[in-house]
Amino acid sequence: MFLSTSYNKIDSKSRVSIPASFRLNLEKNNEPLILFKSLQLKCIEGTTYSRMQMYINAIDELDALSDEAFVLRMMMADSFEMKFDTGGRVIIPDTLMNFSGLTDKAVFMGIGESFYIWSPTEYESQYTKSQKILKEKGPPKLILKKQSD
Amino acid sequence: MFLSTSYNKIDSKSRVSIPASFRLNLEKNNEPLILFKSLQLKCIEGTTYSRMQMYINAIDELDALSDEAFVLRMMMADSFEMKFDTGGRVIIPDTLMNFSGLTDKAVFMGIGESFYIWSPTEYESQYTKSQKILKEKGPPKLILKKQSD
DNA sequence: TTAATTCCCATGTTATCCCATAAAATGTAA
DNA sequence: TTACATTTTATGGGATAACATGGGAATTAA
Repeated sequence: MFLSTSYNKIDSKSRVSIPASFRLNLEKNNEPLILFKSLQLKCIEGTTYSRMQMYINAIDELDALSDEAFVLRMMMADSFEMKFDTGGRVIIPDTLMNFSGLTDKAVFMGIGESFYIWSPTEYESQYTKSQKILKEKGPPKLILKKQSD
Repeated sequence: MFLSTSYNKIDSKSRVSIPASFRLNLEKNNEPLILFKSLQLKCIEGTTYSRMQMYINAIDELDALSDEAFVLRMMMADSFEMKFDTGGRVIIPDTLMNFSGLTDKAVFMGIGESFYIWSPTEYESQYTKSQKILKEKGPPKLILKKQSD
C-alpha cells in the first residue's frame, strides 16, 4: 500500500527519488512501477504493473469502438514503465513533467493502491480544497468491507 | 505490454526504429511482430504473433460465409510479419504506408496488448478527440478484475 | 546492369550505470 | 539522556552503454 506524503527534489536530469516506503512496497511484491497522466487531475499517477494490466484487460471487455475503450487506450499511450537507478530514482518523461506542471520539486502522495505526484503549488491548492469540502460537508460516510479476493 | 508514445523518423528507405521498449516486450516473450491495417482507424496496428493467432481463431467462431468473416480474412491478407535489422528497425510495406498516410515521421502509441502507428497529423487529431471525450463524459467507470489466466 | 533489398558499421544524443557525499534515521553503549 | 557508530536515504556528477539514425557495401532479383 502507498501511504503518506513527502517532498522530493527533481534534479537537472529530471531525476527524482521515489520515496523509500513506496519503493519497498513495489520491491516486496516484485512489481515494476508505472507512471501515467491522471484522467481527472493535473498530476502524475503511479501504480503497479499488475494494476495497469487490469486496466488493459478491461479494454478487451469493452466494445472496441466505444468511447470508454478509446479513452483507456489513450491512457496507455500516456503511461510509462519506470526503471530505477541504484539510488532508487527514476527519470520523469517530459510529457508527464509538462502535463503536471513539475519543475524542480515533486510532492508524493500515497493514496492506497496508487500514488499521486504533484507540483507543490498544485498540491497545496488541492489540499486546501479538500479541507474546505471537509469543513462544509463533514466527513464522508463509508461502508467498510473486507477484501473479497 | 506496449505502453507510452514516441515519435520516430521514417528514412528514405522506409525504415523506422520500433521503440526499444516495444522491441523488448516482443523479445522477452519471444514473439514476432505483426503489422496490419487497423479495422477502425486510419493507422497501422502492431501486435504479437500469438495475438494475431487469436484473431484468426475468432474467424472460425463466426459463420464462414458472413460479412464479418469476409472482412477479417481480408485483414489477414494485409498483415505482415516484420524482420528487424541489427539496429532494431523494420521496413514498413508500401500498402501500409499509403493506407495510414505515413511519409517521414511515425507516432508509435502503445495501447497495452498492441500498438498503433500514426502519421503525426492523424495522431494529433485523434488525441484531441480523446481529450474532448474525456472532458465531456469524464473518466470511464471500470470494475477492475484480477487476471483470470 | 539497374534497382531493390539486406547486412554491416559509424555517429550524435540520451539514458543508464556507478561512485561519492550529505543528511536523516536508527541503533548501541555509557 | 547523551554521545557516537551504523545504516538507510536523498542527491550530485561523471563514465559508460544503449538508442535512433545515416550511409555504404554486399547480395539478390529483374
